[in-house]
Amino acid sequence: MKEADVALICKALSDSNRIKVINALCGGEKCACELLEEFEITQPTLSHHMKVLCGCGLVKVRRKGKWAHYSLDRETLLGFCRYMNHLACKTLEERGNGDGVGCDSKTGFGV
Amino acid sequence: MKEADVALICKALSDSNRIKVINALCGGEKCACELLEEFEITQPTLSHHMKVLCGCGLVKVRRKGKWAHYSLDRETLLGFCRYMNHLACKTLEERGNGDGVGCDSKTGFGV
DNA sequence: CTCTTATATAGATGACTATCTATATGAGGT
DNA sequence: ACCTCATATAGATAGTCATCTATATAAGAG
Repeated sequence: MKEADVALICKALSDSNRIKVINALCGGEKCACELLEEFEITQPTLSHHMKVLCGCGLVKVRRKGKWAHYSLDRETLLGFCRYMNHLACKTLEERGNGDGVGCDSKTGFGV
Repeated sequence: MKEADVALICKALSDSNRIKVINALCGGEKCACELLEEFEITQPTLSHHMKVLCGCGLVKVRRKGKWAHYSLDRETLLGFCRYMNHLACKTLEERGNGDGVGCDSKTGFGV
């Protein structure tokens, strides 16, 4: 993943409504009308946000009839995590990190 | 780390110049004038970007005489990684993830 | 074909942002 | 005190963005 991709993803996540959408999609696919019920925004505004999230690759859309079913794109999300984890690890490695522990125990997640 | 903090960090990282700054600081502390040499922006613009990065907690500043020494705030960066890793893992857990492997082998980083 | 439902697009508006030039602050050096 | 260097702040400007209302598209139902 390149720097420009990361910037695009971060720009998409720079709106708290869109972060909420990502959280809402963690549990699995949801259609636009389901998402709309969870937010206090109008339908066109949600549509705009979903376009941004799809545009950076974080969200996929599956269209079936009238419905648009949105879900997280796991690969993009993991790629983004890898980039960020790499930054955090580089920071650890090139400094002292004198406590003798690796990255794992720092984040608390085995990702 | 709360949703609003994540949005603030993402907003800070939504500019590719600022992502470059974060990358430049991975190797350790740098003063503003060192950073300035690596970018094609004016000094006030860099000052603005550093203020944004400090404002979200990703970067710390240590002032000594005339100089401002900037470095990454490891805790904030790791906290952000944890949040993102958690999202990615939740996505894995609540879907099938039928290949029998954990998050570790997905990201390739032990963070 | 007509009506309803789900979603997208157009256009407007107010807020925010990246960048610049010009200037201020503040620390050392002579 | 004066000059220089490193950095910050002020103010302007052009561009971007989140949100809305109004309207369009497109798919099913009757």
